[in-house]
Amino acid sequence: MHRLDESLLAPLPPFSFLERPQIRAILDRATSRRFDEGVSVFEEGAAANSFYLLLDGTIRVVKITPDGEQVTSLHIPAGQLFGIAPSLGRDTYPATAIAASELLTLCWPTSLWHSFVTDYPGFATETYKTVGNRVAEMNNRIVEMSTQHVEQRIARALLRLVKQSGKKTEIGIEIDFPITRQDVSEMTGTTLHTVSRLLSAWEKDGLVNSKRKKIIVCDPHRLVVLGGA
Amino acid sequence: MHRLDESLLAPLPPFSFLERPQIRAILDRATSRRFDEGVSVFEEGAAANSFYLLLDGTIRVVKITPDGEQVTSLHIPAGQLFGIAPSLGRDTYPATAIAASELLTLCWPTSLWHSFVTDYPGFATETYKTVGNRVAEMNNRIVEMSTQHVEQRIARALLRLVKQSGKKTEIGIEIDFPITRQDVSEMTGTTLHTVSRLLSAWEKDGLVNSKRKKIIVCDPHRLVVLGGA
DNA sequence: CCCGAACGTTGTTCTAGAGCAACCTTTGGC
DNA sequence: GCCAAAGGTTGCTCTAGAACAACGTTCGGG
Repeated sequence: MHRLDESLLAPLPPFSFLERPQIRAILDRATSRRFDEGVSVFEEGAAANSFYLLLDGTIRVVKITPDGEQVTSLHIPAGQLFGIAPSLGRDTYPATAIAASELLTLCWPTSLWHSFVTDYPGFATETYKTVGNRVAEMNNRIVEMSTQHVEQRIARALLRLVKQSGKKTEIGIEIDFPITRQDVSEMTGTTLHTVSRLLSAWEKDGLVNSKRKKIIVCDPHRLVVLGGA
Repeated sequence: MHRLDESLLAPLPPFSFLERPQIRAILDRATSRRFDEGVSVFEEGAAANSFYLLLDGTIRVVKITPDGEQVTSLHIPAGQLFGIAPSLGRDTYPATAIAASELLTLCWPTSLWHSFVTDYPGFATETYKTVGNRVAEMNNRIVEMSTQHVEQRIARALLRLVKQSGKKTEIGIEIDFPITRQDVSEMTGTTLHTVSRLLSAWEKDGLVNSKRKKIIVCDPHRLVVLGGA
């Protein structure tokens, strides 16, 4: 394992208040791990032995129902902590984390959580801000699912992804990881058929441009309107 | 304001690790407040100036959409903290808290939050466990809304309420606060009409017994089956 | 005791979107 | 270069449940 550079962590919120030696200490206790696309980092219900920092790639957080259906709760972009069950007093992961693209992560044993929180100023508060944002996002999901139609939910889902993991291209903003119709349907509680139809319609209208496993949003503004101003 | 007794707080999770003098200190800094049914304790988006402990009654946590629709995210039973926005680094309440019944609360200025966390062992961890449970509940809501039919969602919603705020009676377990069809529909993302129809049907089947603003679950087991084993 | 508002019921209509089905397209492994 | 698997499209049917509507019932305040 080669030595990681401090500049990797220094700009990230949970570590932004720390001095170089502290970051060094954190890095020295980290294990670096790679995951292939589609592989799961941990499974719902498993003992929460580690927590992670996502260095590169995107995580899809899913729940699997007793009858095998998948529901995507959240996407986590690079630069954020994940698998931080201990922060909410859980000793087991509440959901499964799947690599939406190839991943690069750092990983610490959960036993270190407590010392991170006490030893490193700002770590706890910044981490809880992240948790707060995720909770807020989940809350929005609930409101959307209760009040909005499929078209609006899908529009918003795409906008959220674009905002979080968008990459500028000439023709629009591209979602920066492979994503299928099925994936979108699992984010919005619909079927891949409905997503496919909508995306086709939007493509005809020049709103989006999508290929196999790729979605580019060309006209975010009109999509916002569709999502319900 | 009359002096509150330490035994009020001692058994509650966030305070269960504390000595009497510490609890005394906490109580001495608390303000006790009453709220009538239907009144809101705080509103979404307002500055989070206080955090609360619910001594008696039930809180309905709602979000209101731009076009005036209400969505209930959560119910909070007596004995729990609420309005704890600061725990997730927010300076504004993420939702509105409405008194589902007459309420009795204790209330502290948010400025004390930090000292509670640092001065009182177990306070932080126990509080975050509560947050964790609420997040888990929200997660379940999302999964339910994505995969289950209205009948199952309503069945589960009732079971959740009964588990959380149930009071035994001769004919079954009663939900311990006034609750209308409309309320149930706002919890499940449906209409009061659909809820009314279902409740009528269930009543005929002897599953529930409901009057105006009252719901008694007579056969929880069969309701579990309906909710999807 | 009366009246109006809040709450609840029930019937009918209508449609969004699921379900089913068939087929096309891309891709990567051998 | 072929072919099987994964992903995507599109048409048709059918139904859960929303929307609309009209009418009961309970309750609390003056």
